[in-house]
Amino acid sequence: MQGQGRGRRWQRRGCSRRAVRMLNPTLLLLLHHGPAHGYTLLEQLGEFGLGELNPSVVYRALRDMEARGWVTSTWDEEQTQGPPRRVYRLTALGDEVLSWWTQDLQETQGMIEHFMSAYSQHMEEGAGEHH
Amino acid sequence: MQGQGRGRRWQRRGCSRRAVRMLNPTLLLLLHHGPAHGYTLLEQLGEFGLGELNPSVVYRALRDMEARGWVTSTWDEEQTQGPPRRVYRLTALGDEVLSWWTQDLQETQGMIEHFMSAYSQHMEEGAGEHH
DNA sequence: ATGACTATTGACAAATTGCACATAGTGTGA
DNA sequence: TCACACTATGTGCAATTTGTCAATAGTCAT
Repeated sequence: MQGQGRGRRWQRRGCSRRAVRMLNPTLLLLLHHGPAHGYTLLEQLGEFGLGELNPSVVYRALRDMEARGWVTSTWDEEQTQGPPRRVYRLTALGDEVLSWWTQDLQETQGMIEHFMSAYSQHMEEGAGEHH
Repeated sequence: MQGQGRGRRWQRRGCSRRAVRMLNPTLLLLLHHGPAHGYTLLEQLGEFGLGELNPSVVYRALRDMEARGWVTSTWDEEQTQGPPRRVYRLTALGDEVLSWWTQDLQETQGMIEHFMSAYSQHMEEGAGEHH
């Protein structure tokens, strides 16, 4: 007798959803630095506030990016402790996409700033003539 | 023979997805200013970069927020040109949620800043030793 | 050969989003 | 009074996205 299908969850998962939005641009950025294994990238994500992401999500993102031609992958010859690893490399297209994402994030930043300034303005003015 | 189910679309819909993320906080912010009709809110969203949203999406968001107790609605008595309109009002809970969202957006802003500084650092340093 | 750790993948349920259409009242001109 | 346009809101469903859990697979130490 109350919003069931939708809502409730996404207050809990809000952070995660934000993380997923940041995931692709961040992976591209890391790969812009140089080729890397999925597992390595997975560890580096922590710095960007994207720890806590389920590995499946990250590997899936990488494969999806490959399907779109933003990155390519090959199996690493050197063998380490464990099964073979993929090495991902940024493509020229991926490079373009990265700058596209950067612009997109800048726009987002602008929207948030607009929101924030409206918010603090409300707070300064009468804080309580509503509801 | 290529990422079908996933991807392709969300490059097109990226903006829209961002808009949907901003929708709830923005509606709460607008209602923080004072009670309003869905239709009115719909028009005000343009200022926040949320024009182009399908009305259904906005009305749905309002009803969802009501189901969670963030807002309440009553039918407006005054009759205008058209069917009766709902007036939405922020609740005390909605007020709390608004400040929660504000914090969340601030965190997001922090993440974007981190991303941006890493990006411009890469650009300054050697811009081409990769791929 | 058992267990622990490194790596990557698959499959499916649950949640979200887009979109097209449905409903409804009011005013206007023919 | 019928058709039409405009104001408001709501429903339903397909398509997409996300979360989760388990599967596969190799290496190393006991």
